[in-house]
Amino acid sequence: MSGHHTIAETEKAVQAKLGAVPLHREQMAAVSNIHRAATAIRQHLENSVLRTSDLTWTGFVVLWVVWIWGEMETRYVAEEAGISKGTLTGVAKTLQSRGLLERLGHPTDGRLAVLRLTPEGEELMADLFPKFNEEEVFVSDPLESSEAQSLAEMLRRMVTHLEANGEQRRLDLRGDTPLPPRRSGRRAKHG
Amino acid sequence: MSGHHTIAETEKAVQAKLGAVPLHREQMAAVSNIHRAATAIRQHLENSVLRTSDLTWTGFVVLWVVWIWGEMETRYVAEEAGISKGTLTGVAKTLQSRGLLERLGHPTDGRLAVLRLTPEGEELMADLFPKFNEEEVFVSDPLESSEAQSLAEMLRRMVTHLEANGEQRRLDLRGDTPLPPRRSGRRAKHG
DNA sequence: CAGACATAGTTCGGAACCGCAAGTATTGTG
DNA sequence: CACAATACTTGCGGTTCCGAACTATGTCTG
Repeated sequence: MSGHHTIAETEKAVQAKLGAVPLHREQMAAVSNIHRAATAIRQHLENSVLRTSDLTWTGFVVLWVVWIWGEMETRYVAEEAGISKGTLTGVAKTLQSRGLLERLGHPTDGRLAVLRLTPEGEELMADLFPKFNEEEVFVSDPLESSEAQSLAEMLRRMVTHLEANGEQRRLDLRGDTPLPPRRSGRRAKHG
Repeated sequence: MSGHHTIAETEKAVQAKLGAVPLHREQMAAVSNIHRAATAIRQHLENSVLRTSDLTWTGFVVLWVVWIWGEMETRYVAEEAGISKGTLTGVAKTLQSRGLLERLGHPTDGRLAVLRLTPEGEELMADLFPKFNEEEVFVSDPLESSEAQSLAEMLRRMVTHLEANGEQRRLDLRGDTPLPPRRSGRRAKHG
Protein backbone atom coordinates (compact mmCIF):
# COMPACT_ATOMS: atom_id res chain seq x y z
CA MET A 1 0.00 0.00 0.00
CA SER A 2 2.28 2.78 1.31
CA GLY A 3 -0.36 5.38 0.60
CA HIS A 4 -0.05 9.09 0.34
CA HIS A 5 -2.31 9.66 3.28
CA THR A 6 -2.99 7.25 6.05
CA ILE A 7 -6.50 6.76 7.32
CA ALA A 8 -5.61 8.86 10.35
CA GLU A 9 -4.52 11.77 8.17
CA THR A 10 -7.71 11.56 6.17
CA GLU A 11 -9.77 11.81 9.31
CA LYS A 12 -7.83 14.91 10.29
CA ALA A 13 -8.47 16.50 6.90
CA VAL A 14 -12.17 15.78 7.29
CA GLN A 15 -12.12 17.48 10.64
CA ALA A 16 -10.41 20.51 9.10
CA LYS A 17 -12.74 20.73 6.11
CA LEU A 18 -15.89 20.19 8.09
CA GLY A 19 -14.86 21.86 11.30
CA ALA A 20 -17.60 24.45 11.17
CA VAL A 21 -20.38 22.26 9.81
CA PRO A 22 -22.60 20.57 12.34
CA LEU A 23 -22.32 16.88 11.57
CA HIS A 24 -22.60 13.58 13.31
CA ARG A 25 -18.96 12.68 13.30
CA GLU A 26 -18.99 9.40 15.11
CA GLN A 27 -21.45 7.85 12.71
CA MET A 28 -19.61 9.37 9.79
CA ALA A 29 -16.34 7.86 10.93
CA ALA A 30 -17.95 4.51 11.59
CA VAL A 31 -19.60 4.29 8.18
CA SER A 32 -16.68 5.59 6.20
CA ASN A 33 -14.29 3.25 7.96
CA ILE A 34 -16.55 0.34 7.15
CA HIS A 35 -16.08 1.14 3.48
CA ARG A 36 -12.40 1.84 3.82
CA ALA A 37 -11.88 -1.45 5.58
CA ALA A 38 -14.08 -3.36 3.15
CA THR A 39 -12.17 -2.00 0.17
CA ALA A 40 -8.76 -2.65 1.68
CA ILE A 41 -9.68 -6.15 2.77
CA ARG A 42 -11.25 -6.96 -0.54
CA GLN A 43 -8.19 -5.81 -2.41
CA HIS A 44 -5.95 -7.86 -0.18
CA LEU A 45 -8.01 -10.99 -0.64
CA GLU A 46 -8.32 -10.49 -4.39
CA ASN A 47 -4.59 -10.05 -4.77
CA SER A 48 -3.66 -12.99 -2.58
CA VAL A 49 -5.90 -16.05 -2.54
CA LEU A 50 -8.45 -15.17 -5.20
CA ARG A 51 -5.97 -14.13 -7.84
CA THR A 52 -4.24 -17.49 -7.86
CA SER A 53 -7.51 -19.15 -8.84
CA ASP A 54 -8.41 -16.36 -11.24
CA LEU A 55 -11.62 -15.69 -9.37
CA THR A 56 -13.17 -12.28 -9.02
CA TRP A 57 -14.55 -11.16 -5.70
CA THR A 58 -18.12 -11.48 -6.83
CA GLY A 59 -17.49 -14.84 -8.40
CA PHE A 60 -16.08 -16.07 -5.12
CA VAL A 61 -18.95 -14.68 -3.11
CA VAL A 62 -21.47 -16.42 -5.34
CA LEU A 63 -19.61 -19.71 -5.05
CA TRP A 64 -19.39 -19.23 -1.32
CA VAL A 65 -23.11 -18.61 -0.93
CA VAL A 66 -24.04 -21.65 -2.98
CA TRP A 67 -21.43 -23.73 -1.17
CA ILE A 68 -22.78 -22.81 2.25
CA TRP A 69 -26.40 -23.35 1.41
CA GLY A 70 -26.12 -26.26 -1.01
CA GLU A 71 -28.67 -25.91 -3.77
CA MET A 72 -30.18 -22.49 -3.86
CA GLU A 73 -32.69 -20.64 -6.02
CA THR A 74 -31.07 -17.90 -8.02
CA ARG A 75 -33.11 -15.04 -6.60
CA TYR A 76 -31.88 -15.87 -3.10
CA VAL A 77 -28.31 -16.30 -4.28
CA ALA A 78 -28.40 -12.78 -5.72
CA GLU A 79 -29.75 -11.37 -2.52
CA GLU A 80 -27.28 -13.16 -0.29
CA ALA A 81 -24.41 -12.14 -2.53
CA GLY A 82 -25.61 -8.56 -2.53
CA ILE A 83 -25.95 -8.25 -6.31
CA SER A 84 -28.91 -7.81 -8.63
CA LYS A 85 -30.64 -10.66 -10.44
CA GLY A 86 -29.35 -9.42 -13.74
CA THR A 87 -25.78 -9.41 -12.55
CA LEU A 88 -26.13 -12.90 -11.18
CA THR A 89 -27.20 -14.21 -14.55
CA GLY A 90 -23.89 -13.06 -16.02
CA VAL A 91 -21.74 -14.15 -13.11
CA ALA A 92 -23.36 -17.56 -13.02
CA LYS A 93 -22.68 -17.95 -16.74
CA THR A 94 -19.02 -17.19 -16.20
CA LEU A 95 -18.79 -19.70 -13.38
CA GLN A 96 -20.67 -22.30 -15.37
CA SER A 97 -18.31 -21.84 -18.29
CA ARG A 98 -15.45 -22.67 -15.95
CA GLY A 99 -17.20 -25.78 -14.76
CA LEU A 100 -17.58 -24.65 -11.17
CA LEU A 101 -21.32 -24.15 -11.03
CA GLU A 102 -24.34 -25.81 -12.54
CA ARG A 103 -27.82 -24.70 -13.13
CA LEU A 104 -30.93 -26.81 -12.71
CA GLY A 105 -34.54 -26.18 -13.49
CA HIS A 106 -36.98 -26.45 -10.65
CA PRO A 107 -39.03 -29.69 -10.90
CA THR A 108 -42.45 -28.22 -10.19
CA ASP A 109 -42.20 -24.46 -10.81
CA GLY A 110 -40.96 -23.77 -14.31
CA ARG A 111 -40.03 -20.20 -13.51
CA LEU A 112 -37.36 -21.10 -10.99
CA ALA A 113 -33.75 -21.97 -11.52
CA VAL A 114 -31.51 -23.54 -8.94
CA LEU A 115 -27.74 -23.26 -8.62
CA ARG A 116 -25.40 -25.91 -7.28
CA LEU A 117 -21.64 -26.42 -7.22
CA THR A 118 -20.16 -29.02 -9.52
CA PRO A 119 -17.71 -31.50 -7.98
CA GLU A 120 -14.93 -29.27 -9.32
CA GLY A 121 -16.54 -26.32 -7.59
CA GLU A 122 -16.80 -28.21 -4.33
CA GLU A 123 -13.18 -29.21 -4.60
CA LEU A 124 -12.09 -25.67 -5.33
CA MET A 125 -13.94 -24.26 -2.35
CA ALA A 126 -12.64 -26.98 -0.04
CA ASP A 127 -9.15 -26.01 -1.10
CA LEU A 128 -9.65 -22.27 -1.25
CA PHE A 129 -11.65 -21.56 1.83
CA PRO A 130 -8.99 -22.44 4.40
CA LYS A 131 -6.57 -20.14 2.61
CA PHE A 132 -9.19 -17.45 2.50
CA ASN A 133 -9.79 -17.89 6.19
CA GLU A 134 -6.08 -17.58 6.90
CA GLU A 135 -6.15 -14.14 5.34
CA GLU A 136 -9.22 -13.22 7.32
CA VAL A 137 -7.13 -14.00 10.36
CA PHE A 138 -4.30 -11.88 8.99
CA VAL A 139 -6.45 -8.83 8.42
CA SER A 140 -8.03 -9.27 11.86
CA ASP A 141 -4.63 -9.45 13.49
CA PRO A 142 -4.98 -6.12 15.32
CA LEU A 143 -8.16 -7.29 17.04
CA GLU A 144 -8.43 -9.21 20.24
CA SER A 145 -10.72 -12.19 20.04
CA SER A 146 -13.35 -10.42 22.08
CA GLU A 147 -13.05 -7.35 19.87
CA ALA A 148 -13.60 -9.36 16.71
CA GLN A 149 -16.76 -10.74 18.26
CA SER A 150 -17.94 -7.34 19.28
CA LEU A 151 -17.18 -5.92 15.84
CA ALA A 152 -19.13 -8.69 14.13
CA GLU A 153 -22.01 -8.19 16.48
CA MET A 154 -22.26 -4.46 15.94
CA LEU A 155 -22.16 -4.88 12.18
CA ARG A 156 -24.79 -7.56 12.40
CA ARG A 157 -27.04 -5.15 14.22
CA MET A 158 -26.57 -2.57 11.52
CA VAL A 159 -27.37 -5.03 8.75
CA THR A 160 -30.42 -6.30 10.60
CA HIS A 161 -31.61 -2.76 11.08
CA LEU A 162 -31.24 -2.02 7.39
CA GLU A 163 -32.97 -5.23 6.41
CA ALA A 164 -35.87 -4.33 8.64
CA ASN A 165 -36.19 -0.59 8.12
CA GLY A 166 -34.18 0.46 5.08
CA GLU A 167 -36.94 0.22 2.53
CA GLN A 168 -39.39 2.19 4.63
CA ARG A 169 -36.75 4.81 5.26
CA ARG A 170 -36.11 5.25 1.57
CA LEU A 171 -39.82 5.53 0.93
CA ASP A 172 -40.17 8.18 3.61
CA LEU A 173 -37.22 10.09 2.26
CA ARG A 174 -38.47 10.48 -1.24
CA GLY A 175 -42.04 11.09 -0.23
CA ASP A 176 -44.24 11.53 -3.29
CA THR A 177 -41.52 12.11 -5.84
CA PRO A 178 -40.71 8.88 -7.63
CA LEU A 179 -37.08 7.93 -8.09
CA PRO A 180 -35.54 9.70 -11.05
CA PRO A 181 -34.44 7.41 -13.86
CA ARG A 182 -30.81 6.50 -14.04
CA ARG A 183 -28.59 8.13 -16.58
CA SER A 184 -27.67 4.76 -17.97
CA GLY A 185 -29.84 1.75 -18.54
CA ARG A 186 -32.33 0.45 -20.97
CA ARG A 187 -34.76 2.95 -22.45
CA ALA A 188 -38.42 2.54 -23.22
CA LYS A 189 -39.05 1.32 -26.74
CA HIS A 190 -40.27 4.65 -28.05
CA GLY A 191 -40.74 7.93 -26.18
CA MET B 1 -34.99 -5.85 1.90
CA SER B 2 -37.05 -8.60 3.57
CA GLY B 3 -34.53 -11.24 2.63
CA HIS B 4 -34.85 -14.92 2.38
CA HIS B 5 -32.29 -15.47 5.06
CA THR B 6 -31.31 -13.07 7.76
CA ILE B 7 -27.68 -12.57 8.60
CA ALA B 8 -28.18 -14.64 11.72
CA GLU B 9 -29.53 -17.56 9.70
CA THR B 10 -26.58 -17.36 7.36
CA GLU B 11 -24.17 -17.59 10.24
CA LYS B 12 -26.01 -20.69 11.44
CA ALA B 13 -25.74 -22.29 8.01
CA VAL B 14 -22.03 -21.58 7.97
CA GLN B 15 -21.72 -23.26 11.31
CA ALA B 16 -23.56 -26.30 9.97
CA LYS B 17 -21.58 -26.53 6.76
CA LEU B 18 -18.23 -25.97 8.38
CA GLY B 19 -18.91 -27.63 11.69
CA ALA B 20 -16.14 -30.18 11.28
CA VAL B 21 -13.55 -27.96 9.64
CA PRO B 22 -11.12 -26.20 11.95
CA LEU B 23 -11.54 -22.53 11.18
CA HIS B 24 -11.13 -19.21 12.85
CA ARG B 25 -14.73 -18.32 13.19
CA GLU B 26 -14.54 -15.02 14.97
CA GLN B 27 -12.34 -13.48 12.32
CA MET B 28 -14.47 -15.02 9.60
CA ALA B 29 -17.60 -13.50 11.05
CA ALA B 30 -15.94 -10.14 11.52
CA VAL B 31 -14.64 -9.94 7.97
CA SER B 32 -17.73 -11.26 6.30
CA ASN B 33 -19.93 -8.91 8.29
CA ILE B 34 -17.79 -5.99 7.25
CA HIS B 35 -18.62 -6.79 3.65
CA ARG B 36 -22.24 -7.50 4.36
CA ALA B 37 -22.59 -4.20 6.12
CA ALA B 38 -20.64 -2.30 3.49
CA THR B 39 -22.85 -3.68 0.72
CA ALA B 40 -26.08 -3.02 2.55
CA ILE B 41 -25.05 0.49 3.51
CA ARG B 42 -23.82 1.30 0.05
CA GLN B 43 -27.07 0.13 -1.49
CA HIS B 44 -29.06 2.19 0.94
CA LEU B 45 -27.04 5.32 0.25
CA GLU B 46 -27.13 4.79 -3.51
CA ASN B 47 -30.87 4.39 -3.51
CA SER B 48 -31.56 7.33 -1.25
CA VAL B 49 -29.29 10.37 -1.48
CA LEU B 50 -27.05 9.45 -4.39
CA ARG B 51 -29.77 8.39 -6.75
CA THR B 52 -31.52 11.73 -6.59
CA SER B 53 -28.36 13.42 -7.91
CA ASP B 54 -27.70 10.62 -10.38
CA LEU B 55 -24.32 9.93 -8.87
CA THR B 56 -22.73 6.52 -8.72
CA TRP B 57 -21.05 5.40 -5.56
CA THR B 58 -17.62 5.72 -7.08
CA GLY B 59 -18.41 9.11 -8.53
CA PHE B 60 -19.48 10.31 -5.12
CA VAL B 61 -16.41 8.91 -3.42
CA VAL B 62 -14.15 10.67 -5.91
CA LEU B 63 -15.96 13.95 -5.40
CA TRP B 64 -15.79 13.46 -1.66
CA VAL B 65 -12.06 12.83 -1.65
CA VAL B 66 -11.34 15.89 -3.78
CA TRP B 67 -13.73 17.95 -1.69
CA ILE B 68 -12.06 17.00 1.58
CA TRP B 69 -8.53 17.55 0.38
CA GLY B 70 -9.11 20.47 -1.96
CA GLU B 71 -6.88 20.14 -4.98
CA MET B 72 -5.38 16.70 -5.25
CA GLU B 73 -3.10 14.89 -7.67
CA THR B 74 -4.88 12.17 -9.57
CA ARG B 75 -2.71 9.30 -8.38
CA TYR B 76 -3.59 10.07 -4.77
CA VAL B 77 -7.24 10.50 -5.58
CA ALA B 78 -7.31 7.03 -7.07
CA GLU B 79 -5.64 5.55 -4.04
CA GLU B 80 -7.87 7.34 -1.54
CA ALA B 81 -10.95 6.35 -3.50
CA GLY B 82 -9.80 2.75 -3.67
CA ILE B 83 -9.83 2.49 -7.47
CA SER B 84 -7.14 2.12 -10.11
CA LYS B 85 -5.65 5.05 -12.00
CA GLY B 86 -7.16 3.84 -15.22
CA THR B 87 -10.62 3.74 -13.73
CA LEU B 88 -10.15 7.18 -12.27
CA THR B 89 -9.40 8.60 -15.71
CA GLY B 90 -12.81 7.44 -16.87
CA VAL B 91 -14.72 8.43 -13.77
CA ALA B 92 -13.11 11.87 -13.76
CA LYS B 93 -14.14 12.33 -17.37
CA THR B 94 -17.71 11.55 -16.49
CA LEU B 95 -17.66 14.02 -13.61
CA GLN B 96 -15.99 16.67 -15.74
CA SER B 97 -18.62 16.24 -18.44
CA ARG B 98 -21.22 17.07 -15.80
CA GLY B 99 -19.34 20.16 -14.77
CA LEU B 100 -18.63 18.96 -11.25
CA LEU B 101 -14.91 18.45 -11.48
CA GLU B 102 -12.07 20.16 -13.28
CA ARG B 103 -8.65 19.08 -14.20
CA LEU B 104 -5.54 21.25 -13.98
CA GLY B 105 -1.97 20.77 -14.98
CA HIS B 106 0.58 21.02 -12.21
CA PRO B 107 2.40 24.36 -12.34
CA THR B 108 5.92 23.04 -11.88
CA ASP B 109 5.79 19.34 -12.74
CA GLY B 110 4.30 18.88 -16.16
CA ARG B 111 3.64 15.20 -15.67
CA LEU B 112 1.10 15.71 -12.94
CA ALA B 113 -2.58 16.35 -13.20
CA VAL B 114 -4.58 17.85 -10.39
CA LEU B 115 -8.30 17.55 -9.73
CA ARG B 116 -10.47 20.18 -8.14
CA LEU B 117 -14.20 20.69 -7.71
CA THR B 118 -15.89 23.30 -9.83
CA PRO B 119 -18.16 25.78 -8.04
CA GLU B 120 -21.05 23.56 -9.12
CA GLY B 121 -19.29 20.60 -7.58
CA GLU B 122 -18.68 22.48 -4.34
CA GLU B 123 -22.31 23.47 -4.25
CA LEU B 124 -23.47 19.94 -4.88
CA MET B 125 -21.32 18.53 -2.10
CA ALA B 126 -22.35 21.24 0.32
CA ASP B 127 -25.94 20.29 -0.38
CA LEU B 128 -25.44 16.55 -0.58
CA PHE B 129 -23.15 15.84 2.29
CA PRO B 130 -25.54 16.76 5.11
CA LYS B 131 -28.13 14.46 3.58
CA PHE B 132 -25.54 11.76 3.23
CA ASN B 133 -24.57 12.23 6.84
CA GLU B 134 -28.19 11.93 7.91
CA GLU B 135 -28.29 8.48 6.36
CA GLU B 136 -25.04 7.57 8.06
CA VAL B 137 -26.83 8.38 11.28
CA PHE B 138 -29.77 6.26 10.21
CA VAL B 139 -27.70 3.20 9.43
CA SER B 140 -25.80 3.64 12.71
CA ASP B 141 -29.02 3.84 14.65
CA PRO B 142 -28.51 0.53 16.46
CA LEU B 143 -25.16 1.68 17.85
CA GLU B 144 -24.56 3.62 21.01
CA SER B 145 -22.32 6.59 20.56
CA SER B 146 -19.48 4.82 22.34
CA GLU B 147 -20.01 1.75 20.19
CA ALA B 148 -19.77 3.76 16.99
CA GLN B 149 -16.48 5.14 18.20
CA SER B 150 -15.20 1.74 19.13
CA LEU B 151 -16.30 0.32 15.78
CA ALA B 152 -14.53 3.07 13.87
CA GLU B 153 -11.42 2.59 15.95
CA MET B 154 -11.23 -1.17 15.38
CA LEU B 155 -11.70 -0.75 11.67
CA ARG B 156 -9.08 1.94 11.60
CA ARG B 157 -6.64 -0.46 13.21
CA MET B 158 -7.39 -3.07 10.58
CA VAL B 159 -6.85 -0.61 7.74
CA THR B 160 -3.65 0.69 9.26
CA HIS B 161 -2.41 -2.84 9.65
CA LEU B 162 -3.14 -3.61 6.02
CA GLU B 163 -1.55 -0.38 4.84
CA ALA B 164 1.57 -1.26 6.78
CA ASN B 165 1.85 -5.00 6.25
CA GLY B 166 -0.44 -6.07 3.42
CA GLU B 167 2.05 -5.84 0.62
CA GLN B 168 4.70 -7.78 2.49
CA ARG B 169 2.16 -10.39 3.40
CA ARG B 170 1.18 -10.86 -0.21
CA LEU B 171 4.80 -11.13 -1.20
CA ASP B 172 5.44 -13.75 1.45
CA LEU B 173 2.37 -15.68 0.42
CA ARG B 174 3.30 -16.12 -3.17
CA GLY B 175 6.96 -16.70 -2.43
CA ASP B 176 8.93 -17.21 -5.64
CA THR B 177 6.01 -17.83 -7.96
CA PRO B 178 5.10 -14.62 -9.74
CA LEU B 179 1.46 -13.68 -9.94
CA PRO B 180 -0.30 -15.60 -12.67
CA PRO B 181 -1.49 -13.41 -15.51
CA ARG B 182 -5.11 -12.51 -15.52
CA ARG B 183 -7.45 -14.24 -17.87
CA SER B 184 -8.31 -10.95 -19.50
CA GLY B 185 -6.26 -7.89 -20.32
CA ARG B 186 -4.15 -6.47 -23.08
CA ARG B 187 -1.67 -8.84 -24.63
CA ALA B 188 1.95 -8.19 -25.42
CA LYS B 189 2.46 -7.01 -28.97
CA HIS B 190 3.77 -10.31 -30.26
CA GLY B 191 4.28 -13.48 -28.24
C1' DC C 1 -61.47 -21.14 -18.51
C1' DA C 2 -60.11 -16.66 -20.22
C1' DG C 3 -58.14 -12.49 -18.98
C1' DA C 4 -55.63 -9.99 -15.45
C1' DC C 5 -52.10 -9.91 -12.42
C1' DA C 6 -47.96 -11.60 -10.25
C1' DT C 7 -43.40 -13.67 -10.11
C1' DA C 8 -38.74 -15.45 -11.82
C1' DG C 9 -35.38 -15.07 -14.77
C1' DT C 10 -33.01 -13.11 -19.02
C1' DT C 11 -31.66 -9.47 -22.05
C1' DC C 12 -29.90 -5.16 -22.94
C1' DG C 13 -27.99 -0.25 -22.62
C1' DG C 14 -24.77 2.37 -20.42
C1' DA C 15 -21.35 2.81 -17.18
C1' DA C 16 -17.80 1.22 -14.02
C1' DC C 17 -13.90 -1.61 -13.18
C1' DC C 18 -9.38 -4.13 -13.26
C1' DG C 19 -4.69 -5.19 -14.83
C1' DC C 20 -1.72 -4.88 -18.05
C1' DA C 21 0.75 -3.09 -22.18
C1' DA C 22 1.91 0.46 -24.83
C1' DG C 23 2.25 5.35 -25.87
C1' DT C 24 3.22 10.34 -24.68
C1' DA C 25 5.26 13.74 -22.18
C1' DT C 26 8.15 15.39 -18.61
C1' DT C 27 11.66 15.22 -15.18
C1' DG C 28 15.82 13.59 -13.03
C1' DT C 29 20.59 11.77 -13.54
C1' DG C 30 25.12 10.16 -14.85
C1' DC D 1 22.88 14.40 -24.06
C1' DA D 2 21.61 9.63 -23.64
C1' DC D 3 18.87 7.12 -20.58
C1' DA D 4 16.19 5.88 -16.78
C1' DA D 5 12.30 6.93 -14.00
C1' DT D 6 7.78 8.92 -13.30
C1' DA D 7 2.85 10.25 -14.28
C1' DC D 8 -0.79 9.98 -16.83
C1' DT D 9 -3.63 8.29 -20.91
C1' DT D 10 -5.30 5.02 -24.05
C1' DG D 11 -6.80 0.72 -25.43
C1' DC D 12 -7.74 -4.15 -24.91
C1' DG D 13 -10.23 -7.98 -23.22
C1' DG D 14 -12.79 -9.35 -20.03
C1' DT D 15 -16.05 -8.97 -15.75
C1' DT D 16 -19.22 -6.80 -13.05
C1' DC D 17 -23.05 -3.96 -12.17
C1' DC D 18 -27.75 -1.75 -12.12
C1' DG D 19 -32.36 -1.41 -13.42
C1' DA D 20 -35.89 -1.26 -16.89
C1' DA D 21 -37.83 -3.90 -20.54
C1' DC D 22 -38.96 -8.29 -21.96
C1' DT D 23 -40.28 -13.36 -21.84
C1' DA D 24 -42.13 -17.23 -19.78
C1' DT D 25 -44.58 -19.28 -16.35
C1' DG D 26 -47.77 -19.59 -12.57
C1' DT D 27 -51.92 -17.96 -9.95
C1' DC D 28 -56.02 -15.67 -9.06
C1' DT D 29 -60.68 -14.26 -10.22
C1' DG D 30 -64.93 -13.44 -12.44
